[in-house]
Amino acid sequence: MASNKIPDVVIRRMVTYLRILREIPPGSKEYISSSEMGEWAAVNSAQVRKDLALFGEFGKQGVGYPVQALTEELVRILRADRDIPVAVFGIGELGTALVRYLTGRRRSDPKYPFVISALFDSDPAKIGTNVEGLTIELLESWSEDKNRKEVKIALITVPAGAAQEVADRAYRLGIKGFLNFAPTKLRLPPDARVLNADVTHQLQELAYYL
Amino acid sequence: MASNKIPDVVIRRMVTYLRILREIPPGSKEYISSSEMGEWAAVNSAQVRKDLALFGEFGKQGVGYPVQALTEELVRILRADRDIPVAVFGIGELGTALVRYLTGRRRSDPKYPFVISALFDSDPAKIGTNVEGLTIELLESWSEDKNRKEVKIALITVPAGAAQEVADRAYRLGIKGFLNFAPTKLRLPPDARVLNADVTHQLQELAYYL
DNA sequence: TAGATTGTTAATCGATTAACAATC
DNA sequence: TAGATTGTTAATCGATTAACAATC
Repeated sequence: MASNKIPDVVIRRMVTYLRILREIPPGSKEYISSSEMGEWAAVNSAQVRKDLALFGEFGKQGVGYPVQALTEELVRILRADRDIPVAVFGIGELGTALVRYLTGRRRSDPKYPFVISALFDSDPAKIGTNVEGLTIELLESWSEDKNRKEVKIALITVPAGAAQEVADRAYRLGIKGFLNFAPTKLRLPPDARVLNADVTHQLQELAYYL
Repeated sequence: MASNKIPDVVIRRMVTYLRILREIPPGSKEYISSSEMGEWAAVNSAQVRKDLALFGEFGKQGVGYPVQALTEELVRILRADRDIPVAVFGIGELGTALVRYLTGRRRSDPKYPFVISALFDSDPAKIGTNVEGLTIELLESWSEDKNRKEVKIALITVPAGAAQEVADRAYRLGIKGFLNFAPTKLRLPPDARVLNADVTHQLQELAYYL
């Protein structure tokens, strides 16, 4: 089991496998083969088997993987079975939209694990106002005592110039997972996990292929 | 030059190199070494040299890479020197935010290459209304004659269930680059380029490491 | 049993890093 | 020139794919 050092790329595919399993109409099929999963995920069937085998033996020879049981395993492995509090830093256009989108997802599906639990901004005009029932706070006012160490993931939606400072601060308060929408490479200690979601960067990648 | 088959991962790094070069205060330094660029991009210096060498010989031994000239080369290679029209499919919470964000970027920096040029939705109540001066249209009303083949990139911000159909339609109208925010794997012909930007997927990846 | 598919080992492929001659 | 850094080849590393015995 998860004997450490699972490559990042495997985790990314595991999330895809879980999504695929969840798209199967309940009760429609008891087993799914590695080749069928591979087809949906656009990866080789050996890849699927090897990825899953990193975490345990979930399949049955000659039959495939039990949909229900495998789904539960992946949910457990990927921590999709518990609420995960998320703080949003920078409540501008994009930050607001993400808050609305994520609270909406959660509202329509109580099993959706990500819960927006705090909003931060540096604009005095915004402090104290509400988005989706959450009050926007000044980052500086966030202290460890206020039972906030439970926040696990930061959405960084501040301007590029402020991103590093905000991330440093969030890290010091115990956050280890960062989804960074700002066009900056965040420099954080090795136990922090940063995923880049900078739209301009992605558009520029696409532009190369035109 | 670009003798085809440059790995995707190299293009991603090239975009990062360009961002780094642009962050250098103009006139502050004439040359930059591969190790300095590597430090900022968090990659090995040999990697930087090898990546750049795929496109030409831009450096000077013993000195480094000329900041100004290299910037211009990367701008050219990555097509950041021309306007690139983008259409947004699905003008909900997230779609609206992206339209506002991108038009704002463009307004404050006329050299920002991405121009939102069309908005589509399927909700009759939205058709004809305006976002940032652009009128929301019904996807079905989009035909090739209307001088729209120029649109190069699609932002897919429709719900998961509609994403594939919308992408198929966009592809048939000539769009080859897709930035997909819907939680679905798009299946498109091999000459299409799809980048995934599904926030839930990314959050779930981060959750594994908690 | 016969057919199918897993789990895993071996082979291949590709990407990263080290090393160094060329040269500014 | 002496020192530094490129461009590139060779070595390493890691990830993907093929192949197949085990077995349901």
